[in-house]
Amino acid sequence: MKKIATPEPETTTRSVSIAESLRCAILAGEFAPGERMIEIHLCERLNVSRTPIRAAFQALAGEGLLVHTPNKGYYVREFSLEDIVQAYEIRAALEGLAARRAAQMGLTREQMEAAEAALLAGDLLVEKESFTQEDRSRYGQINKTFHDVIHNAGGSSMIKDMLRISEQVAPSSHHNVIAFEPRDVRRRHDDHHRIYEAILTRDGGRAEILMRDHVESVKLSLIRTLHSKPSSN
Amino acid sequence: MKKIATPEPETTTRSVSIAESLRCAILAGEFAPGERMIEIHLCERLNVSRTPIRAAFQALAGEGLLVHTPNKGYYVREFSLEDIVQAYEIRAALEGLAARRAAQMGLTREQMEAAEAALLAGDLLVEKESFTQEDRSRYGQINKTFHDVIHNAGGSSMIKDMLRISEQVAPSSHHNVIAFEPRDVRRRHDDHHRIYEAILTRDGGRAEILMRDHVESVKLSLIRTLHSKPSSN
DNA sequence: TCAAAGCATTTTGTGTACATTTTGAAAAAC
DNA sequence: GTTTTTCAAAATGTACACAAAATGCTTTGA
Repeated sequence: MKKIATPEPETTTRSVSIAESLRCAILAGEFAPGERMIEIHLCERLNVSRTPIRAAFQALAGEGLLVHTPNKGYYVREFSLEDIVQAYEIRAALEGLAARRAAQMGLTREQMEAAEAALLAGDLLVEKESFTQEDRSRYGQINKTFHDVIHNAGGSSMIKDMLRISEQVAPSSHHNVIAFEPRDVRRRHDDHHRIYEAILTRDGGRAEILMRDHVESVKLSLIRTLHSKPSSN
Repeated sequence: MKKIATPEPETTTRSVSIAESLRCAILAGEFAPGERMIEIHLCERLNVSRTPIRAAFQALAGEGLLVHTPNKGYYVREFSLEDIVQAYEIRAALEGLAARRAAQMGLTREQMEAAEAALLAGDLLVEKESFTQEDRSRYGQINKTFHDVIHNAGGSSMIKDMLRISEQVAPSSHHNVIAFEPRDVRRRHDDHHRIYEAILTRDGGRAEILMRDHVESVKLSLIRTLHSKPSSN
């Protein structure tokens, strides 16, 4: 066996790649919540038989993006406002757990570098008076990097799996109206600094509390936004 | 056809019922962790074609009981000790969340009755000097009832889904050596009383803390047991 | 006009054949 | 004797055909 330079054989199947693109399409909103996913339609669009389509549907149902009813088929999962609020509560609990574990176990050199780079990039972005759409998506990236470092440091694969599911709830919904005002973003970025500090000082309890409140605050601002303009549905 | 008495059409498919029995079989330990699940073997055993078997495998993979590797097949998921410990931590976080929500939202009449029946049944059981195997399984039932009431009162379907997954980790593992000594059971049962009290008085914070510690204590006793006799694999 | 029944269409569920990949062991090379 | 290569058997991936169920529309009846 030579295969030294290729840790991954890169062998994938149609089912897997179809599942990937369908996931992206659903998260991008190309299918409406509650919409029925009809196998044959996708067969024609993707030029494959029903078999890999079904496999992809089943995989996505396992991730919670589709729901299956026997003899009726697969539907894009609908999330109620209540579902989204609860997803944030779950995230708060799980991310808090991951932060505590990250503090207890410590970060590797690479993880520290990645987190600090994300913090620095955020510092620069946050100084701006107002945000363009690009700034917002850039902040989303920075935010994701920071949280990912903590998940990898403190999260088991199980925590990461569950976080992935609960993170998919909000984006896949049309209720997704997160506050991106400079004031909110600055506050959340400041949270990141404090959380990182708590992790560096190995203060697991503080890291957990800060992270929980950090995620809960997004939930609260979501609720506030919806109360002020409930007709945005 | 009148079908007045059947609110559910009861229409299921082979895939679904195969998934159910496979789930039970895996949880009962009829398949070894890490074992490869070969489609054709089950086809012969169950007298169906590969198609519904594959569907069942994919469903169970979504639940986390099997893992899939493209072009290689499905394997019974192996849980390391670390996984089990983390599953308890996740459960602690999620059950704590459910308890807090149950306290905040309150219980229905039926939920109160079910919880109080479970508490009373536990009171009677706990008085015994020593436990038979039957007592233990009975306590397991009582325990499940109590927790289920709280999940239903405070948990969204998402919390319940995630709890179901994290609850499957320990039973499906051969590391499952939970302490069932009378002393441990009495303490855990006393926890239930306090948790219920906190929920009745609508003290969400206290309910959460108590529930978290309640679940964490099982984790700790697991760790303690394994340290005292680490050769049990 | 409206409701119910019947029927054709559509869609999902299952079986099966074939293609592709993996696997494991025998054979060959060193 | 050990390692590598080769190759057949086995297992998974995919396509397709048919069966069973659901859906929607037309027709029928009051």
